[in-house]
Amino acid sequence: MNCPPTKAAKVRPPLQGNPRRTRQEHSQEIALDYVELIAELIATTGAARVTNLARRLGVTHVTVNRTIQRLQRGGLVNAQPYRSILLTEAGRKLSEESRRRHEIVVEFLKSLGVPDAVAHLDAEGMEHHVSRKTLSAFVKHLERCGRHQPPQ
Amino acid sequence: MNCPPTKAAKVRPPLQGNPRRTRQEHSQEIALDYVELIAELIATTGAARVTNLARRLGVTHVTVNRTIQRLQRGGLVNAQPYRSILLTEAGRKLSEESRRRHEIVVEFLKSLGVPDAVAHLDAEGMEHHVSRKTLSAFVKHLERCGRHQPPQ
DNA sequence: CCATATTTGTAGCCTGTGCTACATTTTAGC
DNA sequence: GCTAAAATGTAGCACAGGCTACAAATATGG
Ligand SMILES: [Mn+2]
Ligand SMILES: [Mn+2]
Ligand SMILES: [Mn+2]
Ligand SMILES: [Mn+2]
Repeated sequence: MNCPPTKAAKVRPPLQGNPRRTRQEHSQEIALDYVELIAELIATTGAARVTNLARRLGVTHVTVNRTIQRLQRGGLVNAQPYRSILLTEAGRKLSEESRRRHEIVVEFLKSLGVPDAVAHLDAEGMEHHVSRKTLSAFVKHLERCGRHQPPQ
Repeated sequence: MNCPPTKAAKVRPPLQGNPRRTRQEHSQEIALDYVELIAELIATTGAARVTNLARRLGVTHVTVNRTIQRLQRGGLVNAQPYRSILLTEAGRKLSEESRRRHEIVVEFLKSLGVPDAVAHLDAEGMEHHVSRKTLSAFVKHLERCGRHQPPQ
């Protein structure tokens, strides 16, 4: 017992809540894209398989596996080996918020005259940085312009 | 000579252009924030010191150091130990593009009625996902609304 | 049913972004 | 000029997100 710390492990306070800032934000962006896509795959094809996710996300199935493990630790998905991935209640909720935000951003960009393809591409990234207030400004603008009923 | 590969190093083709997709994008976002801030610090205070960057970015000076090393490898900055960080020509160019994009996004959000503080926060993230086409749609909208002359 | 194709899982590597601890260099004050 | 404070650098750790190679399980076609 009483293993001597291997040198640099010193004191190291418990790292209160993950690395901060950008790193965490980026990790969260990826989580949202996953739950959103899982929900979509389940809705349209009945199942969310690792291979499908990988193809759609443009990464290998290995990357998907590791991310799914992380999402499971975070309580967003429920996965068993060789089975379709399921969303937890929290995951479902998050996916719906994400989807709504995503659609609003896309419609908003289109209403500005941005071509559809570009709107979809840009929305994929922008959606993660649009706060509640900005989102409602987008909705208000859509209403003013009478373009497409804002989703929800 | 002829060191035997340590086991898993096998063939490993040269990995054509870095890990792909999101990871790279995120890394690029951070690079843009750095060059933008370096330019701003030089413009307003005459120098970009590690400690200033750290404070402004909300990270430790260690993180800043490592990132600066990466930017130097990438040819965006020119840094010598214990000296203010300088931008290369490429870095300056990039910082100007970033700054312009940043300002347009902020003005655009404000023109929608988003409160200043929120506009700045959201722009900090959104700016990295606004394509050329979307940016010009923002500019066009600003012109239509006659709000502030669009930067540049 | 069984052989083969496909899908999924796992081991182990790299890089980037974060950190603490500690060493070194510069800068400021006296 | 010299000491103390501040700034900068470095070692080494954690973890997320990439990957290739290979192993195991599941699906599919005959
Ligand atoms: Mn997205
Ligand atoms: Mn982003
Ligand atoms: Mn930014
Ligand atoms: Mn910016």
